[in-house]
Amino acid sequence: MHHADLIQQLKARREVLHLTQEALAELSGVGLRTLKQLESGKGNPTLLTIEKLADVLGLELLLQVKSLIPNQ
Amino acid sequence: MHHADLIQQLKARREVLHLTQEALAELSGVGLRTLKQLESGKGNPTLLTIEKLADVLGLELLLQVKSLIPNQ
DNA sequence: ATATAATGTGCAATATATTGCTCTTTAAAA
DNA sequence: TTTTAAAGAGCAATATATTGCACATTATAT
Repeated sequence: MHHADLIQQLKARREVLHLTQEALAELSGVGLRTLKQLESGKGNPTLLTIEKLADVLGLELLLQVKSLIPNQ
Repeated sequence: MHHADLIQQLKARREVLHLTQEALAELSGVGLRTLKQLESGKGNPTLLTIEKLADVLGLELLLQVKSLIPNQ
């Protein structure tokens, strides 16, 4: 998964949960400025930042062996 | 998955593939100093750094909905 | 159309991730 | 045991992630 996609997935999840950026920032402890930047496609977040967000969103990071069979 | 575990998983994978830190650093484009730090449990890598490493190791990052049923 | 809420951005300060260099420590091989 | 390879760590420079503040833009609601 490309890292831009991963961030888009976080954004999509936030929206499904009807959370505003402000609410997610508060809940996760990530600065609102940081979240705005990320979701607007800028920056290269640290693992910690991603985890703080994912945690509140009920998501977790996994490392998976890349499939040899590309997704269609 | 806790982020320390994620890094340990990368390390384990590197070892399975019989790659030295030096070789992985070269192949991935991540600085050797950075890799050493990470594997020795220090630091908070960026998503880009993780992806560079995972890519060479044949791994990919995923976000998964956290299961309600804890693993036994 | 207007008011309000939500999101995006320029600027600047601070914290810290990344990096190379050098040296030390540890593990493996001869 | 001695040699060599691999991994870990101190130092310092540079790049950049994070953050708050103020303001702009966009979307939503009245």
